[in-house]
Amino acid sequence: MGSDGKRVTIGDVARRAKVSNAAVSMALNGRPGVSERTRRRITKVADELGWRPNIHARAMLNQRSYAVGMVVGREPEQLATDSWFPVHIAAIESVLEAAGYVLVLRFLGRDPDVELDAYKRLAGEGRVDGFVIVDVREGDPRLALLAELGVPTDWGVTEQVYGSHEAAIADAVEHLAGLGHERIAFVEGEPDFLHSRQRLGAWQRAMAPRGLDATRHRAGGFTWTGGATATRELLTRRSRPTAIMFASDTMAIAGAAAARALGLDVPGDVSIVGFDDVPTAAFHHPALTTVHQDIAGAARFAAEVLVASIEGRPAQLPDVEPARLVVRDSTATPHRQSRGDRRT
Amino acid sequence: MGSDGKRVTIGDVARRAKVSNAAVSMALNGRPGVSERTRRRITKVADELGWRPNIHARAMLNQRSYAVGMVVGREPEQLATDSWFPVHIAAIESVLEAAGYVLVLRFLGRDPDVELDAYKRLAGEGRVDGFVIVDVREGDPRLALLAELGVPTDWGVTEQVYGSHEAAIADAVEHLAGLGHERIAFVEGEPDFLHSRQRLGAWQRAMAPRGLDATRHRAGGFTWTGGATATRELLTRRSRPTAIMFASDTMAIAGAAAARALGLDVPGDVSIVGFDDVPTAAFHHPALTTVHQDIAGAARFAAEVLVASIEGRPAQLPDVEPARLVVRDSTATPHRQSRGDRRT
DNA sequence: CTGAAAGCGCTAACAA
DNA sequence: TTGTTAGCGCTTTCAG
Repeated sequence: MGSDGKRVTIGDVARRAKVSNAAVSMALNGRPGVSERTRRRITKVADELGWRPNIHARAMLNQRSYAVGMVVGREPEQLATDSWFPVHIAAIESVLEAAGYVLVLRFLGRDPDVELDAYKRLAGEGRVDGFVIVDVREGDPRLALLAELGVPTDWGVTEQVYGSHEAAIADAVEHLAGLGHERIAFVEGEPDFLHSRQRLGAWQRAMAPRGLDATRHRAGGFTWTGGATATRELLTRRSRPTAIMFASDTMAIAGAAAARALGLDVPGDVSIVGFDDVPTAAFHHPALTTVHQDIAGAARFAAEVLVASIEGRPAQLPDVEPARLVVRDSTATPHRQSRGDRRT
Repeated sequence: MGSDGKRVTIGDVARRAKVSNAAVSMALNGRPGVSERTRRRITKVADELGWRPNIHARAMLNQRSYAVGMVVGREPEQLATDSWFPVHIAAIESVLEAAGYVLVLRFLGRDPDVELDAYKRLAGEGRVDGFVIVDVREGDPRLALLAELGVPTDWGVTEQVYGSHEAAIADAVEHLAGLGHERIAFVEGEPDFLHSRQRLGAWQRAMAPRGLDATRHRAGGFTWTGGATATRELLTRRSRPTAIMFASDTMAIAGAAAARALGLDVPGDVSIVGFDDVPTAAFHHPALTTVHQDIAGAARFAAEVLVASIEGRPAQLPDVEPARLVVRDSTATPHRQSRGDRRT
């Protein structure tokens, strides 16, 4: 059957079906110009031969490659401990797949020049029709570049979708304050990343009006070790916080481990609040109180905006769950706060 | 500068430099036929205009798309808790990047028909020149398909590289036996996956010659919950194992948590051995004894084999560290084995 | 309803 | 050394 190594072209199908190339093209693209009978015959022959339209020929004609690029400028370690990435990609893919696009992935370190060059190449070679943007930074140089290149992106969409984070983070502060916590700290991720700043900002904006001190914060870089280090620093200061909120579950879980290593009980001595609600959050001990966010939904939203923008049609926006606080067992009344320092 | 939305073609460069299209092509591809002086002029003009060769035009000529496909047929959850994926991709990418290829990623669920169709499409459309294979299964239908399609792959390379797992797993069994363990269980991953079978097989082959019973094993599906469930089942049997080996760190960490939830101490009541040595393995409490494997090295190896095969040149094989047992704190002498069952 | 021809951007052969 | 031409596979005119 079909292709034993050699490429099947439209000419092969035409010859076998005894029609012209144009007839095959029309028949298989569902345009008028061929009778229903011949269309069926052509379709049958094409199937037998296993013919598929060559994407490059099509791309040259339509000036479109039916591919979307994603350039990831994080170190692999930063992704390795973060379950956001596969969920995000899988969701993006489901939208692209349905729309007939593929994902071209480029993975590089954190060198901004290399990163910008990757965008230029992918777009300049005509390899992709648009970009999915991740990890938007403060004053991000990609914004200007992509605007200049005139390539569609989902720029700003994520921020828009993640608007509900503000309220959920305020809920978390409210939850802790309601339990009686007064010294609440925050471990942010990567200060450069806009979404990290937003979470820190949301925390600060929630703390101030309640008369709570919003100066206890540290950067944890969204990594396991960064989260543990930041936690250790916060917990060994003179006026130790009784609760710590984190900009990611990864850091929160590492932080809980770090607290226990200092001889502190979670949540007895220190309450922990994560962010993301990763699949394992509920299974850790104690089960993690965290902010659930709809990563897949947000990714589908972004992908749909991008594809619609490429095709110049209105977007069919999918629902995205707003972020919400999920209270589990890692937060409690700070009943041991009067104790000296170590337990055991 | 350069491209303000419009596409720059070779003709634009030729016109501006007052030479023919062919001259530009020769100049920029470093072939003879143009004087050094005009070559420099052409290069300068091309840079000014921001010209890049259109990949599709090039692809049609060379019958090559300079892209490699990777079809992932796992559920996102299975990847979300597994840090193997980003490390693998990042390493593949580094090799492809250097060779001038890009990665086309397709992410689907576990429907074999959908999966095979994805390969057919990607190859049939000429979208990719070869495939990176992941998660080879017993009697994998992709083998026949890809052979028939005649598309280069890295089939079998991973198994070859991972050959050293056998010895490392034997070392782990030896380590446990040396500590005095006699009832050693194994939690495998996905029985379908060849690499999962290999690990189980290696364990069985290591147990038998030492006169140890190799019937205590369960499938954990490489997931957090699967690992926890399998562990619970093993630990609530009448003759409870004093040590459990896992086919992945994810399952091992979940298993340790499950053991603690049953009131058992790790490693006091049960020793735990993981597999992978994920970045967080050392930071868990207790730090995980595990088999370290060089995921990035193996991925680079596979990518290089694939690219060399596409280009019909001998491969420049990179070094791959053999797998090795890393002893940390989750394994110990089974000193509490005489105790009844629960601790307080 | 069907066939022939042009052209997307590029490169490899030519001829000048 | 340079310019011209053909053609990769496909779709879209325009004649037939």
